[in-house]
Amino acid sequence: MTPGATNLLGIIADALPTLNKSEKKVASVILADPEKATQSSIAVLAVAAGVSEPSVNRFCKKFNAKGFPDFKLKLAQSVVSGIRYVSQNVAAEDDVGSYTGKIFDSTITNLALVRDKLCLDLVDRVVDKLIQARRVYFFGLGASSAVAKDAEHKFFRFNLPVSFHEDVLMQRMLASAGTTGDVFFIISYTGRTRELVESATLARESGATVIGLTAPNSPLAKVCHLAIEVAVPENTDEYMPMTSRIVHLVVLDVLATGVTVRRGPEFQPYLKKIKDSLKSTRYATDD
Amino acid sequence: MTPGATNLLGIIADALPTLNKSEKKVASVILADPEKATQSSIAVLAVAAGVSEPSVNRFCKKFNAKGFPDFKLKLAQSVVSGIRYVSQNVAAEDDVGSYTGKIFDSTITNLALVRDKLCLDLVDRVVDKLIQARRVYFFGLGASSAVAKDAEHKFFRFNLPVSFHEDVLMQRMLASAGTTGDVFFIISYTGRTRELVESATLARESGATVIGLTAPNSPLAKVCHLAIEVAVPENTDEYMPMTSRIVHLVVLDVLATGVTVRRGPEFQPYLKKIKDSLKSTRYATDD
DNA sequence: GAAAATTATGAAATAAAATTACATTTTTGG
DNA sequence: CCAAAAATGTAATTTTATTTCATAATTTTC
Repeated sequence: MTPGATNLLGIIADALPTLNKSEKKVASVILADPEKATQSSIAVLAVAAGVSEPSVNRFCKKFNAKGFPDFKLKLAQSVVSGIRYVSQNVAAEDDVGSYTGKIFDSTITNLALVRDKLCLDLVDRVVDKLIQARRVYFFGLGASSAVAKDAEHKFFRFNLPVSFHEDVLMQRMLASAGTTGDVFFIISYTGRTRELVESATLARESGATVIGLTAPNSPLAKVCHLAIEVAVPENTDEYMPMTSRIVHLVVLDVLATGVTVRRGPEFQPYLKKIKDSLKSTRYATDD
Repeated sequence: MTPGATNLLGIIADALPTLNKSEKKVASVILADPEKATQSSIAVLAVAAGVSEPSVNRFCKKFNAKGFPDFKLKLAQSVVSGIRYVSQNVAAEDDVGSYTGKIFDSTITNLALVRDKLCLDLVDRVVDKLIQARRVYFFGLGASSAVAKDAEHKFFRFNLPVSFHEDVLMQRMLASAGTTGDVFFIISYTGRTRELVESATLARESGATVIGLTAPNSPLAKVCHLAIEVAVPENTDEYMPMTSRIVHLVVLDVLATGVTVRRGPEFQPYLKKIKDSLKSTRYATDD
């Protein structure tokens, strides 16, 4: 898992290559079924791994635990956080349970990955730009079009002057007409969609601020003033859906939250007003 | 903590009035500093509570633990989720790092929660319906509109006859005109949006199959033939964006994958064709 | 309101689990 | 191939948890 992972399972997975023979045995038994490991005694675990009890004990101390019980405690907490490190690709012979688990797990894993890697300073700067913007345009195509649409909805609720465009011609026209104070927020998983890169370039030339949510070192990232670069491993497998969309949505959640937090509490009444306006469209709750 | 809490700390807090003298002592010591309790031995905890060791042990067994170590394990897990739960909401004084972490963590936690609760049998049945459908309509409004749009995009890639509608009038017309073989897939976080519930009712009356992705026991869920009920805790806090969207998207990923897996490998060439058709719109990769 | 029954609690013994000290084996580098 | 270092295991020790049983507190019943 990610280098610098904060959770024990991730740390163990990271350290795997640096461990010696018996430690590797212990690690793989734990990684294979962390939950079971938390419920085993040191003796049981030692037998399962085919090593002696002191080896297990030494293993625990290596990972900054006071001893085996303390290690189990930390492991149990790590298990709770929901991250399982054994996600593989979906296979043709998978049953419902398998592919459901795999998809959830890989989504969760990727989120955890990005959480640990996201540049906070950059988030802060993007939030700055969004707050100062006279107007924000969200552009996306294909799968990212739904992401951009979601962003529009969310930021509108947070009372930012936003709009969303999935029409390539509209995107070009708006980009060309951009001025200082306009922010173009361009979302693309690959960062290689020609139309979007061109719109970004136009927007930049017209003096607007261009922000990208995209792949590291992609053509799009290079054109942007600020690029939030999200590296989600490519899907080697045709079955596996793109988790990048999800990660992008969560990053946008973070940005929206950043905007709201920065604005402070005097902004709260506005949010309530929007929420209340939706009430009449709903059936009352039972209780 | 809420009554009926699933987490150990909540359960203990709930049970407090029903406990006898020494059990109360133990409970209050644990509740006062759960984290410390997880790191204490039974002897230390007994002294801290002013009771004997067997009393502590009995206390643990009362809460469905095998013994003291097992209890500590569960407590440790409860502390993690509890702390997350308590500090989950974004506060006005949070800095970038805090709110970023909180949003990622709560998203991850909710995904893990739903992963473990999702009814696999239901997923299987919904996949069945989707495969057999003559036509699938995705309906959503507000935040769920972007989710429905994403679903259209994804299922279209998987060559299902799908369309997405966010126009209430279109939704009503299509629902009224539905026939056997049509599937109406209606997405709503609350399950209480009047327009969607009405469309669902119309669709059902016209003989089509109605599938919902929504809240448990909501009006919408009741109208549907099949309802995938996703319980994501309400955000009490105005700052926090809805994680339900994310969970819905992942559930739709699961369904799309189910459809593809069920169709088997002879369907693969089609997926490749779609993928290839997008190539010419992109800049070549560097490597 | 006192005796019996029930329940709660703790002391001590027992059992289980984890840790340590040290011996043996394996690996590494000359 | 040998010596030094590292890794691993055996067995003793220590720590920790659990059970048993006796005692104390509480409740119930007449």
